[in-house]
Amino acid sequence: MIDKLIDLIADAVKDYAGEAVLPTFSVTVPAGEDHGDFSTGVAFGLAGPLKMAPHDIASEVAVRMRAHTDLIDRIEVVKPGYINFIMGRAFWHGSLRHIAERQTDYGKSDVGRGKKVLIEFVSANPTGPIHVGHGRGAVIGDVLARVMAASGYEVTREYYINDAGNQVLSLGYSVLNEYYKTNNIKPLSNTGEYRGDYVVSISGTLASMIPPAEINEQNIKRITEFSVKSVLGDETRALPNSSIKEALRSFNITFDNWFSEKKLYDDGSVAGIIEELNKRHAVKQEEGATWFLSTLYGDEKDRVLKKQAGELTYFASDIAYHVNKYKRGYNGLINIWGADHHGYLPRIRAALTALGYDADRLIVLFVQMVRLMRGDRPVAMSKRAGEYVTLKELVDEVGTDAVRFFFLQRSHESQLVFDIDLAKKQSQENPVYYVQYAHARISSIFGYALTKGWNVDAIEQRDSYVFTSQEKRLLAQCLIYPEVIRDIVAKGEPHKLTYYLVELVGILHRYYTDTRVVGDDQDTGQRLLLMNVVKIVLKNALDLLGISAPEKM
RNA sequence: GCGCCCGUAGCUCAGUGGAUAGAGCGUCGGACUUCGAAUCCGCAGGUCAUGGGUUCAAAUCCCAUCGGGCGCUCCA
Repeated sequence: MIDKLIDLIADAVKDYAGEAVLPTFSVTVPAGEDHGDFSTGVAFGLAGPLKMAPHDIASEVAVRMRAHTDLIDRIEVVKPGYINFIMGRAFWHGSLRHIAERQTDYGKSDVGRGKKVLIEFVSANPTGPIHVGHGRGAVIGDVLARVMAASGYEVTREYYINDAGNQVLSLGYSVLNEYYKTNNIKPLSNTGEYRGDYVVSISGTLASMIPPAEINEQNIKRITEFSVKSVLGDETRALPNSSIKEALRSFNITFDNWFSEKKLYDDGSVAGIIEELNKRHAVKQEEGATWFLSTLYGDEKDRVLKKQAGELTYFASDIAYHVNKYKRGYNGLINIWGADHHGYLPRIRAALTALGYDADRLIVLFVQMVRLMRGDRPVAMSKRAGEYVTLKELVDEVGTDAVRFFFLQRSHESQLVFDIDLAKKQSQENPVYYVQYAHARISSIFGYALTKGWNVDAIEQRDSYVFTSQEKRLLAQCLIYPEVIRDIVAKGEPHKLTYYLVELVGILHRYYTDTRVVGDDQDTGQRLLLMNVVKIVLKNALDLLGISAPEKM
């Protein structure tokens, strides 16, 4: 319905100034009540090209709209150059009908037009349980995936497993040494760098997988593989409750694809990439190592692909991984990375460009750090020392819905302080309950209404009903929901959805305290229909956030 | 030193060219014999880090400075 208003404005602008100067503009719900039901600032965008005062332009546009306005009661041009709209009854009733008819589809669109998009996120090294910082990236990637899927994109969610190289090998040694220690065997010189309960758990189940006689350094590869599987959750005996997959599952996050780095070595992809770069004269040999000339493509310095010692770098396999993504035919690639990987992007872009791929199709969202506190005490985070708060622990303490909501209230590019004590204390008053309560409350109203003979599904909408200003405000907020979704997709900022919900729910709760919904009058039915529409929006939005919409709480 | 992000209410954070700068938590004070008080209403709290500039209009854009975080590995 808002689209109609936008079209009307656009037509008037074209009529007045021509299509060429039509700026991108939006329609907003203004803060004050005396600024109309909806408002637009198109005139500001036209002021530059037309070299006129915004207010004069707004007047001209408004005049051209007054001709065809069966949906609009009044148009006002105000102060610096706003055009405010006071909508008519037909508009409100049409809107109500529109949302009610679309139901679970309300807010969905096809702006993606079936474009294939790959979202890679979390991708934490399988060397230990995932922690709180990963959780933040996980929710951001997950919600972005949900929102884009609802907007007509064909989304694949992928987790890249770094199961090759020194890090996982070090895990293997850590487990082996733990095994030696508990069985009083003389330890090796390579003790591995990971400590923690999970290392003990894995070593405890090692003998059930590998015959004790074969548990030694000669079989470090097998031990490593077993350890990685345990950490990931593919081998459930060792860490049934704290594996990466279990932590993500309990955090309501799923993946379509778990992509193995090791596979890229095994099938020759990594070697092939170096060969291909070599063919394109983007490689040099120096000091016994093989370098990619990334400075030719805008990076600060050249990067090593193959070390002096002969082993390939993580960078080399990462190029292969990204090339693999392109080859799988995705139009859009989105990576959610920790902000500490910021300096890594130029070299990946350089490599993709050198290999003839369009690096602009790769978008990276950098998620800033999470600093953990317990009250005023910072919590030390050291994965290697086994000293950290895992995502699973946090979710068990605070709850999936609350943690997800909390992470989604912050912009991904702001660092945030997560006070565990506060989060636990707040779990009673967490904003997420504010939102969920609204949903439960409407359900409860419906239950009560039913005892009074009002069945929401059987009520007929009466177009003669005149909405109160609060009711119009409520409807207006429901009507901008699709705009919010569109905005999130365009800017990659899923946190806007929680803010939207808090605002919507605030209007609802205020309305509820001021207005008796289920009364003795015939208008009861019309109010119930409005509640139904709010409930639809709440449900749809909470679904996109991966947060439950309870009927009771 | 260079690059990226940040600096907004006591705390945690929204707002990133436009109408009186917002929310949650925290303080204090009010509202349930009637649809859910996990709610609502009110009070208090701001030189939007600082200084300059651009603009009809700046928390928002540009420059400088100060402060904080991260990165600048033949680590991943």
